[in-house]
Amino acid sequence: MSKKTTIYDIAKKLNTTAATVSRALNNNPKISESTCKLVRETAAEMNYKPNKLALALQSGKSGNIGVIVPRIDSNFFASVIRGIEDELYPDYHVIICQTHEDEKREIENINTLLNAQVDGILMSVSNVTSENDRMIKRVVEKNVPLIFFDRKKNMDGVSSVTINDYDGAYLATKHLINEGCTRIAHFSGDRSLEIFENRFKGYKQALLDNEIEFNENYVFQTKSSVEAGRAAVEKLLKLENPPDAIFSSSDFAALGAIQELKEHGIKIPEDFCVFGFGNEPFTKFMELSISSVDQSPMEMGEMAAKVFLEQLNNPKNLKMEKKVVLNPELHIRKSSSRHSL
Amino acid sequence: MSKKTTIYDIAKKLNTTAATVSRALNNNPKISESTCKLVRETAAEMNYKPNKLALALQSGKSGNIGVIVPRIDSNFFASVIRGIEDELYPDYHVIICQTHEDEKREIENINTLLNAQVDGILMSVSNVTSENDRMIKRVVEKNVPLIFFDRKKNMDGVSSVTINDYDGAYLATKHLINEGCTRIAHFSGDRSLEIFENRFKGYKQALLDNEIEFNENYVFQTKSSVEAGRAAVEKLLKLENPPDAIFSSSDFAALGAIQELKEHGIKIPEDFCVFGFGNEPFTKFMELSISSVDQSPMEMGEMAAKVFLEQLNNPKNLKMEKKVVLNPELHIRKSSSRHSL
DNA sequence: TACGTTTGTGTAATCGATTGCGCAATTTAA
DNA sequence: TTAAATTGCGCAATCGATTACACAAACGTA
Repeated sequence: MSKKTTIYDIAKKLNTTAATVSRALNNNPKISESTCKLVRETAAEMNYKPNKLALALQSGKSGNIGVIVPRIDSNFFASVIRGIEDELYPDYHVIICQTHEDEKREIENINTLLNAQVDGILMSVSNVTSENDRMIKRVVEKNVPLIFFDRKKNMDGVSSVTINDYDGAYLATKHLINEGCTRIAHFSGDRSLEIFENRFKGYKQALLDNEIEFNENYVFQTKSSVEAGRAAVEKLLKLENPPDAIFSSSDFAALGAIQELKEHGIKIPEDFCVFGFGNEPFTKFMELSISSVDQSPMEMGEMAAKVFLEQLNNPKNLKMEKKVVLNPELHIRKSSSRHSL
Repeated sequence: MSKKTTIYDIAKKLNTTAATVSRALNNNPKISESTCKLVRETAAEMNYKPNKLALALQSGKSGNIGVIVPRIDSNFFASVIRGIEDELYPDYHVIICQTHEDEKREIENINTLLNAQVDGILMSVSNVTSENDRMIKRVVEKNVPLIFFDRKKNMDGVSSVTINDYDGAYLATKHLINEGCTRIAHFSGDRSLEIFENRFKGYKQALLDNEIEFNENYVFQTKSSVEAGRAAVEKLLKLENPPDAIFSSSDFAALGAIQELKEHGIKIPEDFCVFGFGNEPFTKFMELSISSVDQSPMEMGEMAAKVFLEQLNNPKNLKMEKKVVLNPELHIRKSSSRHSL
């Protein structure tokens, strides 16, 4: 069992001091070339690896950044994290925390990450309670770089990377209109979160811009699940004047909708068009592939990481606030293609 | 900007020393109750949080564990990681590393994690080169707990958590036989990796046990992709005596196979049955849902984490080697159900 | 009164690195 | 030959915690 080599071990072997070894290894110009070389060789021989913990304690930089997401086993967040990791490797390590959409857990996570002395926090917000707000503000006060991605919060001095949910929704709705749909329903998700509110607004505006009346009965705040989609469709079909299309803020709800519509014998896309959001892998795998708005998660992760790096190089007294908005991309598939593909 | 409070700050305020503060906070019985209480109150007032880096350096335990996976944006690995994180929270933090199936990156990752002084490494092996083997052995020599999950390697003193790939394959193949299939092909993946070799063996044995001749021409080492599945089917259909079923080691290849078969006008499951492996979310979403072997990724992650914890409590001189094998579970769906569901 | 215990705190070393300051030895300039 | 400047390296503090050891005060006991 090989004990770890430290600079002291090297110093002892060379009859010198740790200071010299440290300087030699760091290419300090005050050290003669001969000693420098000797130290480096001995270090290699003894298989010396610097102890990052010691370095971290000394410098105050841990080399870790924390990423807080609702959960990791969703294609979207996993891809974002991949983007972050790819961008930061090998300078920073990514520490993952999941909130499971639980406000307490979100607070705990922030706390633990701060204690662990992370050099920055990248998070997708789950909760909008004031307690969480306070906690998040503490991060900013401590001058720990904080960046929101996807689910952001409007907060002074905090940068964010999001996609243009409004545009995505607008374009998707517009597409449905172009396909000849006139009674377009919307599954909106929890609109207290900005992203869902923005999608709703984009949807609504697209209707208005095309002289289609907005109908409140067509809007449901569904959860992002197959079951929620099915349940909402059931209600929609009972309306006096049922819709002929759905723009869903969730691919899962869109899938549920399609399943339910089929069971009612409704033909897609001939009689009914469906558009999802998120571009989950399954949407393109279905025989009846589902149209969806892509959120470029990898790119989002990369951008978030880049913004973090920028923020690091920023003078501390200077508050930097950068809002990056990525363009969504429509993936038009069978579920909404009445014409040709 | 609130500077961080240290035990020295607390000591100064109370006109005592850091040692006393430290002891008081750690409930050391040698400290009088009055001082203890006073210290705790002051600590709370000053919003003291212990610096984990200092603790880590002192104790030699970082409180981080490294997880190395081929990639994180796959449902399987993301779910495993979720299991790990859930099990270890909040005692340990998970640091993610991706190899992208690249051997150099795998070596780098191990190195970085060791330098970062992680308290353990949980990995799913990508590569079988001797260079990687050597690196992995170094981890064991350093007495850093190492646990393989899913893709393991046979190595002395290393524990592992896997599923019984052999059984999974055997049962899936058996099921196809029960459905009346007699010419069963196999997409095997890279058989230099244990998991794929074991699946192949299970497949083969099931054939033999049921008096079906094993046909080498029916076996393809496909990649785990839709395209690979399609390509393999194309070749299979050109055979003199084409198969009437496929057991695929990859859900993605199975999906590709189904797509290709359909384009050839072959009816599933009537004329041809397909069984996948991995139980990716999309398999159950398809209209023609795909039968698949579930690998219980969450459970696998949890188990791996548990084994890690056990290993920690193990006396260092005692080599512990635990091999946990989870039972796979068949999810039988339309793609292989000729009878009823 | 004197001595041994117990109790509660302080001193200082330690974990493994970095770095300002000081001091020899050497080189350069006068 | 002597003073000044440069070069190369060692000493010791620092980052923020823990902990073995020492030691004084308070106590009990003979």
